[in-house]
Amino acid sequence: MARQYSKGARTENAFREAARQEFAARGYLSTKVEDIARAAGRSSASFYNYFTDKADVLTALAREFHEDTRTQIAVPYQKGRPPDEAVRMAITIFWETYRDRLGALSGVFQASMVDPNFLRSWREIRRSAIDFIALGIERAQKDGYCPGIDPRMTASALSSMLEHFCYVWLAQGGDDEDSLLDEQTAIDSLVSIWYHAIYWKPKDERPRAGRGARTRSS
Amino acid sequence: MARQYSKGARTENAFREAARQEFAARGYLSTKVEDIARAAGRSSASFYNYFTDKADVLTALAREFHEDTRTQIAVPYQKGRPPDEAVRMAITIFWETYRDRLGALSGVFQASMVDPNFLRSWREIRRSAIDFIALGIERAQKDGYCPGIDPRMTASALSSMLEHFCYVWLAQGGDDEDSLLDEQTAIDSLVSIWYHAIYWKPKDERPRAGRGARTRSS
Amino acid sequence: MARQYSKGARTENAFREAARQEFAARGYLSTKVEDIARAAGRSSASFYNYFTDKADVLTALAREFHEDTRTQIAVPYQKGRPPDEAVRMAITIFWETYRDRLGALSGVFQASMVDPNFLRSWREIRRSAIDFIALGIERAQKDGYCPGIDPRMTASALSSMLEHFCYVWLAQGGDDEDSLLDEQTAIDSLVSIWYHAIYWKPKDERPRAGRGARTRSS
Amino acid sequence: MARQYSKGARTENAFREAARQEFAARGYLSTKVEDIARAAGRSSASFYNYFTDKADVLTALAREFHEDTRTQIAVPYQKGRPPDEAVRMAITIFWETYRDRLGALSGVFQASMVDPNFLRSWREIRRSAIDFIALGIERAQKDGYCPGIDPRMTASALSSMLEHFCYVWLAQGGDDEDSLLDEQTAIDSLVSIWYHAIYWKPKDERPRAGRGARTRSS
DNA sequence: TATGAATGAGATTTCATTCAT
DNA sequence: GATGAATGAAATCTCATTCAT
Repeated sequence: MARQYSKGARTENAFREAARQEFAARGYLSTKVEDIARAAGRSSASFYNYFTDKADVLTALAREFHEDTRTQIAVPYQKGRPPDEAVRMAITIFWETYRDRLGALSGVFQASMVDPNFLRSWREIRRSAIDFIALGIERAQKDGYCPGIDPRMTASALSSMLEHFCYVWLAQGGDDEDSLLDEQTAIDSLVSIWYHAIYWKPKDERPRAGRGARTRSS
Repeated sequence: MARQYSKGARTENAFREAARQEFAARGYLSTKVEDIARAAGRSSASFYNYFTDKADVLTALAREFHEDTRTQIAVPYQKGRPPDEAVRMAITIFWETYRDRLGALSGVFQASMVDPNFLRSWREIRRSAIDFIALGIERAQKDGYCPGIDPRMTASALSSMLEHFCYVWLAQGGDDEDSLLDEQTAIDSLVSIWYHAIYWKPKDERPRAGRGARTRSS
Repeated sequence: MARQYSKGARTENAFREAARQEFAARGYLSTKVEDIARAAGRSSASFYNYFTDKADVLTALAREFHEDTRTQIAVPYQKGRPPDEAVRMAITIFWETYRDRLGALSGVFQASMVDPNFLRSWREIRRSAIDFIALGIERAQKDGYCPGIDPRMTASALSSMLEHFCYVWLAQGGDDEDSLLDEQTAIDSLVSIWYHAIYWKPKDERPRAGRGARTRSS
Repeated sequence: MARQYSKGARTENAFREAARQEFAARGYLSTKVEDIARAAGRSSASFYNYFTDKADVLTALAREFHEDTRTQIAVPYQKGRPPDEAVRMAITIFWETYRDRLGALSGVFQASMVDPNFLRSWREIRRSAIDFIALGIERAQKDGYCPGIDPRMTASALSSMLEHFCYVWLAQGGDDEDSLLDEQTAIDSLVSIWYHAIYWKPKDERPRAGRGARTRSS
């Protein structure tokens, strides 16, 4: 296997892999090019033969992420699956993706705080998630569920939940210094929220969600 | 107003205010002490007469935030308010707090990515939010709502949603480069999700939240 | 007593005293103007009403030292005292002076390492000590003691011993982290060296001090 | 010569050498990292590739000094040399060492005034000198010389003389602005003092060294 | 006089990035 | 391609000193 790649390709790969690891372990912002090089067992000068920047590897990881994910995400709703199962599948996929791509995702997220280019990049990533979620909501609405809610905004909120919950538990180590992660409970909680947030039908009057009074102050 | 404070107190305030603004505008990580000083119309040397660090102002802002918020947060659930109203109030308060304290909150959040001290600090802030949410869930469960869900995990997820949604829309400028913020819709969406995520009762079998299969891979 | 001095004079005195203490305690180089001011219970701005510099107070202390000492030092050899007693007296005086004037002396010494002006000042202080010692040697030589040695060079060496031994034990806390100072033994040792270094008469040939071969290398 | 060392090793050496020179010329305290770099013909950023600190180069110089000296110092007293010759040899060695290692020695000395770590370091250097001197005194005492004196205290005093005399003449440029150094006379003077301070035998009563009256005040 | 406050001028240090081999 | 080595450019922080009140 290693034989069919050129020396250069293997080195590039080593850097990519090292970046993934380092970004996941210490976060993109705290990772120095030097750290990546050390983890790759290469010199940091060599790094610049393959990438222009720390930002550049991250971009590569993000692209990689994109390509790998685009296909998966479509799956859940495809076949006439019952909605709760679909939700569970979608969330599980997301969770696992985040976990497996921790370096890329939390990296892009962190980078977006400092570098406007990555804000754009980050938004792209989000957008595909949001689009997907919004689509699900619109379908549900056609079936009479959750009438009146704004699909995109709701999708944005659910996406925020997903992303951040994953970030907190997978990248930041949880709510507490010593909190242990029970993946099953975590996913169950997300699923429950998500499912009930969408698959409800109005009984009579309430809830009046969507008719809030003006916010208090400017 | 200005007259009853000493010159020093006013300067400290100017720095604090400037920090708030700068943190909110360009983010904590991108803000240099020099930037704060310039925004405060003072020299950066002067800054160090009042704070030891960029981290130090942020800590001050965070403390300020804490003190101001602790009281407000208790309000919504106090009087026998109908749950949907309580939810709306709570979220509105959170939203407005985040908006008004953008510098402090997004600052602490960003700092937590790079500085372990702030990770602790950030968790504290989160914890009080989560505690509060979890309490609401437990109360609801006593009334027969949302049986079987894990209150803390669910609270953690809802809190993630709140925080991150606020961060995205208030600090990051929304989902899109040109997305305009409709605060009312934003809050409505949050309220709807939140409300339905908690105030549901099982009809028959489904949904089977809490009984998920094992996740696919390690 | 305090009444006959003007407010200003008392303040100046407070600074002077504070400087003495601080210089003695933490060394001239490590003392900040701020430290002096704090010790004097005054503001550091006020300091500059009385002195132009940290160097300036030190100069004042040095002058003070000079004036106070000039008289004392002449005493020992005045009356036809036996030499060993005279030596003991001289050394005791020096030791006590150093101890009591620690701030000024170690201060000037330290300052001389960084500021050429103080090198001059320090040399002046040394010179009077050396002159005095050299004089004693010349007298001894007239009485047939220690023929052939260079009085000024020898005086320079003895003065070095005195100064540095005092510095080590009084300012630096001794040879060891936990060395306790036995003042009597300290003085006895100095006296013995000094006395025997000068009050010897050649028996036959040896010692051939003063006729050393060339030093080994350049 | 230059060829058998790697570029890095040569650079490190250049810095070391430059530091030695600068410390010797302007004193450790007045030397900036920038100065060392300039003297080494390198950038100051480069300096930090080899040393963590200005203190770090000094430590390196001190270690170098230690290693080189430990061997030499034992020589003088080895073979049944007459004491005056041994004394002359020992002092000559010390003098030459100080002269050749001026940067390291005066550097550590100056640093010890400001940095507690170097005080420790300095004391170590002193200790080996003092140990060595004290040993000589004890031997002399076994031969009936200088009974009653405290070997370590006397050694401490003689060491002070040596160090400080060397410092004054080699680092500080002598007693006077324009004093010319006659190395031979300098060494002769030290030798004479040292020799007579130790190699004396009591005739009758006097001198009463070691029986001094209490010092005057606390 | 006294002082709270402000600041200019530096020194240290870090790191991404380049370059010669 | 690879890398040891070098560095420009920045940011942080400290302190002596000044100034307005």
